[in-house]
Amino acid sequence: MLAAASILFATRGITATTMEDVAARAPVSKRTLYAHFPTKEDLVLAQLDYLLSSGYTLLETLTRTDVPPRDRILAMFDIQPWPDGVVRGCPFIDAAVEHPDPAGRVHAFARKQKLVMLALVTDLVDELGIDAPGPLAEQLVILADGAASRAMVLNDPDYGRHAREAAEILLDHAPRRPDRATNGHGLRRE
Amino acid sequence: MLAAASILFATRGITATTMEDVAARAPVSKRTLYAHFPTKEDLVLAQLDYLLSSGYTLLETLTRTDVPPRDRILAMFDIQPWPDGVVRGCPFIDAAVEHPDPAGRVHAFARKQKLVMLALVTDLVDELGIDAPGPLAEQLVILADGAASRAMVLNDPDYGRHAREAAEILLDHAPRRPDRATNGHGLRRE
DNA sequence: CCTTAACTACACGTTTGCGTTTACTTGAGG
DNA sequence: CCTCAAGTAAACGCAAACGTGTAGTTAAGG
Repeated sequence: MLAAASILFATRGITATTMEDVAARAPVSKRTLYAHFPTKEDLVLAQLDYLLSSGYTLLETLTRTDVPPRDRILAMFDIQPWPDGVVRGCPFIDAAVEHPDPAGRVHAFARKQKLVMLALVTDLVDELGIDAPGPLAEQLVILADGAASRAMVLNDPDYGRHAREAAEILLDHAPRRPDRATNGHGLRRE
Repeated sequence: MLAAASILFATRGITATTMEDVAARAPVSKRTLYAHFPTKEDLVLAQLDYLLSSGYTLLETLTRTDVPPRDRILAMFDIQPWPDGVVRGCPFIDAAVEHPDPAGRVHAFARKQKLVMLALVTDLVDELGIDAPGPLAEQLVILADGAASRAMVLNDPDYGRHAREAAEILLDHAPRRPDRATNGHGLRRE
């Protein structure tokens, strides 16, 4: 059900997708759908939560410990089109666009997620021994979100490349603190 | 009418705004509204076009000739909240999110506008004497769109600052061609 | 076999929103 | 004064979409 909702929300937009659509795609009866999710808003929230635990988002990319921090950061810029070939932007930004009220539950969820991601990137940047991790992390997530948005509008999955190059420049030019405890991970390029 | 539509689309979202809402806000009778815009999609398109000629978008910022190119580029990162204090993202990206079909008129309009902006920025970057203006221009517009998106989600009008600083770093570190014809404008920082 | 939980199919009530119809009003200009 | 263009107001048709009600079906487990 959540998988079906994800696909439909991503390809048609949230508002343009009806509960009947989701039920038909699940496939499941409408009654069952409503048994699990009392309102559409509940479904939207559950689906966003589901995305986080399904490997489709950057959350997994950023937290896997078998990859050096720098590579995890740069992995944010690998934009993948959906199986049908259409490129969609960040689902949280999209959800926020379709639920513009900052006080609404959906927008609040998206906001929270953006802050979580920022915190993760900040930690990674810090691990790289960069002096002021906060501002650089902000710049990196701005690049990631911008690349996702533009890739969606222009329908060009290859769009992350420029953003990735910008990220590398920013990483390379950020002042580092005198290299105490940089624990050998991902400090130098290539 | 278009001004009313702009405000409503921006604050409530396009799909969530009804034709009745627009008519009431204009204020104008619903019949008159439909006399000017046969369908809602026509209104959306006309409104996007209206935004371009009303100083609310970056188009004007990028094309004014009384400001040096570098400052025009950096002016992209001055994100302004709407009069009601709510920060909305780029209206073209928002429209594309709410009309995800890449073949649809609205999405196509947004895409075209993004390409126009990119071309403008490319010209400006070129004027600065930068060697490969294309990639840098892409990076700059990615930063601008990312900043707008995040400012919207986080409802923080001050969000352009980090993006602007990143843009300055990228501009300063871009290789320049041996300075033929740099016509004295905005080449050095500050 | 019986109970129980979950699901299905399908019809329904209600609201909403697009776009139209109809009848009426206003105002500019010869 | 008459015409004509444009707007107003309010009701309407119609389809879609949210969410519910009802009755029947499956399947697990003792």
